Amino acid sequence: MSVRVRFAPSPTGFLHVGGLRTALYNYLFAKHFGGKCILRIEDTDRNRFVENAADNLITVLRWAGIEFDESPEKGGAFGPYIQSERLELYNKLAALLISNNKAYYAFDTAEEIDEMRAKQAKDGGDTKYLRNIGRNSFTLGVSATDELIQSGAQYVIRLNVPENEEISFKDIIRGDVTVRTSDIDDQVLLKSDGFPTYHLANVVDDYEMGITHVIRGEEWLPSTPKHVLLYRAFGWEMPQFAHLPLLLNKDKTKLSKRQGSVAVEDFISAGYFREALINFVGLLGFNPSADKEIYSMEELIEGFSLEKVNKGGAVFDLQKLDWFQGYYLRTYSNTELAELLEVTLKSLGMNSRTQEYLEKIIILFKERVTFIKEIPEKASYMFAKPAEFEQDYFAKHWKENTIELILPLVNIYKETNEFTHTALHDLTKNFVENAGLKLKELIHPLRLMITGRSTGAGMFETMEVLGRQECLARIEYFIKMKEKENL
RNA sequence: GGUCCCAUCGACUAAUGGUUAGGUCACCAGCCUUUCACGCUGGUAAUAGGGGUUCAAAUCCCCUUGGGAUCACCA
Repeated sequence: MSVRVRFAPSPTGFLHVGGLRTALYNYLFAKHFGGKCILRIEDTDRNRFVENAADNLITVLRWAGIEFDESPEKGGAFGPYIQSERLELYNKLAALLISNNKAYYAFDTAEEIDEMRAKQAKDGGDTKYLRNIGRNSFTLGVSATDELIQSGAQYVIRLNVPENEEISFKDIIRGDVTVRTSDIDDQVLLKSDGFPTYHLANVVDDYEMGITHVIRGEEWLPSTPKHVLLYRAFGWEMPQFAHLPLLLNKDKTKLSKRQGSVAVEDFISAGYFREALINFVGLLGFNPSADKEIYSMEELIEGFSLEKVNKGGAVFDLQKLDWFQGYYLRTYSNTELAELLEVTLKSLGMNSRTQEYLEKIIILFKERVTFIKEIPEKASYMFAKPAEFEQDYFAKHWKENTIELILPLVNIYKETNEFTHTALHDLTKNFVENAGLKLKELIHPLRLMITGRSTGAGMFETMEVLGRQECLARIEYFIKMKEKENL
């Protein structure tokens, strides 16, 4: 049987990086085995529904390079792929469960249930729904139940969990997991608004959609026995389960918004590249080999195996993500990066330059930044005259006689035919040697006058890109200011 | 608290009974050098603790400790 997996988010907001990892692992697994990866929208909670969230999810996943074989957008033979469009199915199957005595009607109000649980909590025990105390078809009897329903009373359908059994299932990542039914609550399957709960809907859909492997986050592990019970109640064959380790905050709690960005959108707008995010997130849980860190999507697909996925949670550490980001930035072409730089400049309201000039800046800075957005700041002097001069740098490299030493060199710069970095380098080197100086004795003052700061690309490369006119103008300006004691 | 899950350097991971416990990020040092980076070389750093099983344990079993998840008419 060919592999069919699904990513089943609820459209309640932005896509979380943990969700991205789950989607990615489903995708990698499916593609590794030449199977299908399906997107199903689980919108059974009408209170938390967020408009456009589902479209946004698809857009973000597509940005990441994850395409689904079947989805609300694309359709497929097992649709609809939105749970709110499958209500009839859930209702029908819930009714089937009732008729088999695997589920029952319950009429308790929210207040009654709160009270029931509070009472138990006070005695220090479980806080379960008590089947023989609540108002339900067990305590009320068949005819009273029918009457209530006929009269239009609100009801839910609850799973009839068997008394004293052990429920075991095999998890591909964790091995056998066993839970006693006495620890399982009579879970609500169908809510009073006619919508199914997650438990019913996901089991029904996974079965109906022919899902072979349920790959989801570890937070679902404790409720999996309920799902096993449902498969049994329906008499359906179960898919295989694989519960992925959680993504963690620095303090090892489940990754959450409170401790930094977790929305994939935030990483996109921060300027991370898809290759970096996918490579990083992909390796949060396993590594196909012992001594390789850089993986393309294709290589991840090739090397993916659920059996290799770790059991323990993984801390989401931005330092390594940034390293990937810097690495991938350097793999982009200068042309591509220049285009990105132009977009960045525009968004900052800065005047752009010719593509040619931007590419030259990229060449100078691509090994000095992790993000394109750093360039307008780090290379500010490539866009405008330095607004200020670093005082420490000034103090360290500007000596009493610097002006006298450098003036003749400036004259040489004025007269040279070629204003290229190689020519500038040779000219300066000759000059320095004749004067009995060291190259760095003049390079630093030059850097100071022209860029205003202590760090940057190679000085002669920088001068070449800036051009003779601009360099000389900056030098003159600096000297004038110096004479006026304004520096 | 009940139940379940988990445990290799600070972080991500490799080693599925036999390795000087490997790699990457970060950190430190050196090289390169024209500053900052990039790059290169080297270094610090881990099997939570205790019992077993075995000729041999990071690996299998048990206990302890620690951490996490979950206990809704949310997913």
